[in-house]
Formats: sequence, structure tokens, C-alpha cells
Amino acid sequence: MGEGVEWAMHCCLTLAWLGHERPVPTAKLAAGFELPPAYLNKQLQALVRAGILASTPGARGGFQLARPLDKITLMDVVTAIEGPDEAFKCMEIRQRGAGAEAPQSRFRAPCAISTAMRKAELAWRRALTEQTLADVRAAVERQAPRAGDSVRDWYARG
Amino acid sequence: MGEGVEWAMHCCLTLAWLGHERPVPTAKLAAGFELPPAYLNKQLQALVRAGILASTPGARGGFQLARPLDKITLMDVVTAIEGPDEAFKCMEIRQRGAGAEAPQSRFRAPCAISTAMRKAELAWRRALTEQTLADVRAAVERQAPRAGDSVRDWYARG
DNA sequence: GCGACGATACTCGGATACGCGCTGTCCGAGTAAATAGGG
DNA sequence: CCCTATTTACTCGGACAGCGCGTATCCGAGTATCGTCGC
Repeated sequence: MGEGVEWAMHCCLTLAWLGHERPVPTAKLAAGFELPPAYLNKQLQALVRAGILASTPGARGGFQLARPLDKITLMDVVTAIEGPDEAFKCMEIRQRGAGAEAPQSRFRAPCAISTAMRKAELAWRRALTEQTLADVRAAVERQAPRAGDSVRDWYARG
Repeated sequence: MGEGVEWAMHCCLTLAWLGHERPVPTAKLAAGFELPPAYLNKQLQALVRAGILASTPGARGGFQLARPLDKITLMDVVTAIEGPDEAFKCMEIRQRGAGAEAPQSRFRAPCAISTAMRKAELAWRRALTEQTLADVRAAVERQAPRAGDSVRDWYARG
């Protein structure tokens, strides 16, 4: 899994802590995590295309959350960055070679291996869908209640 | 996810259907699914290193199952092919940039994002561990009871 | 005829190239603000 | 003093390279079989 997922989630949390008053430019967010600014911008663009962030072009532009954290699931972020394709892709090799001469009716039902793998992947996607970024934020603030203030201070100074 | 996982599972099922009488060489298995023989061999080697298959070198050599299908979980196969590393790797970017000057005690607890992602990945791994290749074989034979005979016939001819 | 030895063919195993996708970077289009000029 | 046109600076957005990993291949080490020779 690409590291852009981690970047995206941290940026969303930061945007939530900074509030919706002004858009935050890529350069600020990148400096806040010491990330390559141009490449981070690429990931943020993906979040915009997914409707998670809203971008404001031009001077004093930047990014802000398009909806509250409790309406953004981890699945939303992963799908936005990694794409909608499933990790396990069944290539139907059962129909090739030895299976080529079998009657086509045998392959009407989906491949059992594909079904089993899909079951596991659905469990993963379900766990991601059941967790929102609001839950993550709450977990952070339970451990460090002043986390939001720290972020606001740092970005106010920079 | 690499396609070697699908190859490996199909090969294990085939080896189970062919029985333990003789080792099956890579070339036969590759022909049975129209796969590149040398590359399939590489994947089978990984299964041997994981203790899922046993290899016999020399003439009339090949591969056979090292233990019955109900002792091989899908997790075993995935780990053997893809490696033991987790898909989501936390790079601790929370400690960089804005978080660099925060007291180190704040980072004693694991990153909340990492925890949330790990929870989903554990659900995936759990689902894979709860399914054995014997379950998959049963699912196939429920749909096509003669599947084993078909495989045996084809490999006896070739 | 039988056993032993050597040649042969076959198969695994690891070392060696190739291609694609993630990573990283750069430049142009567009916008808001600042500024200077005129009424 | 206020309004407007122009310049300026800033930021997003997509187009352009570099690199690592999965994909694919080839050749050598080792073994069982087959053939041959000697007894």
C-alpha cells in the first residue's frame, strides 16, 4: 500500500484542527510533516476528485475539508488514494489449460478461490468503512487532549 | 496483490486432487494453467520455504503437499507468497515537522491512524486464517463434484 | 543371466534481465490581493 | 477621498523523469533412470 494514504489521513486531521476559516496551501501541510510538497499536492488532488477535500485556486488558496470528519470513513480515503480496484484480481486461470476443455457451464459459478479471497477483502473494507476520521481524531485527543492546540500554534507561527 | 497468490492456491488444490503418490513437476502444473513455467517454479519455491509444499529434486522429482489441505489456511499461502510485512506501514510522520518539537512522551502511544489501519488489516488476516484450502476445495466440489476426476484425467493424459 | 558402472535425461534452485507503477519534480493556467493612476 | 485598471504574487492542476518491485527468463547442481559392459 502506498504511503500516500498515511499522508492523506494526517492532512485531513490537520485540516480539521485548523478549522474551516481559510484554505490551507499544500506548502504549509507539506512543511508540517516534512513531505515533498509537489507530490503531496498530487495526493490532495486525488482527495479533491473523491469529494473529500475542496480546493480553492489562486492566491490565498489551498485545501479544506469538504465535509465533517464523521462523514469521512477510512475506506473513503483509501479508495481515493489507492483507487477502486480490489487487491486480489481473479484472472480465471481455472479456465485455461486443463480447464479449457471442460463445459462452459462449470464456470458459471464464480471461482471458489476468488470468492474466499473476496470474503477476506470485504472484511477489510467493512472494518475501514466502520471507522471514520472523527473516531481517529477522538482517539488522538484521548491520548493528547492538547494536540489540536499544538497544531494550531505551529501553523499560526509558520 | 501479486498474481502468484492465485497461482499458488490453484496449484495446491491440483496437488490435492492428484494425490500424494508421485511428486508433480513444475512443467506439468504450468501447462495445466498455461502459466510461465520458470516463474511458477519461483512461486512454488516460496511455498516450500513456508513449509506448505515439499520438493523432490532430480529426475521424476517435483512438488507435493507437505500437509493436508485442512491444515493450510489462505493466510499461510498469502504470507508465503507476499511476505510477512503488513500492507500499511506507519512512517511516523506525526513526529516530523510540526510534531518534532512536541515532548517525546506524546508519541509513547502508537499512532492512532496506524492503530485504525491495523484493526482493518487484522480483520482481513483473521478472515484469511479462518478459511482453509479444504474449505475452498469443498466449495469447488459442491458446485462441480467431478472436478477432481477431470483434473486427474487431464494430468494422466498429458 | 545378473550386477555394476557410466551416460543420459530430467527437475529443482538460485542468479540474471525486463517492464510497469509508485515516487518525485517541474512548469503553466488561473485567481485574489496589492498598487498606481485618474476622477 | 474613492473607484478602477494593471501589475504582482501566489497556488492549484496536470504534464514530465527516476527508481524499486513484481514479472519473466536462463543456466547450473543434483538425482533417478536407462543402457552398456564385464563377470
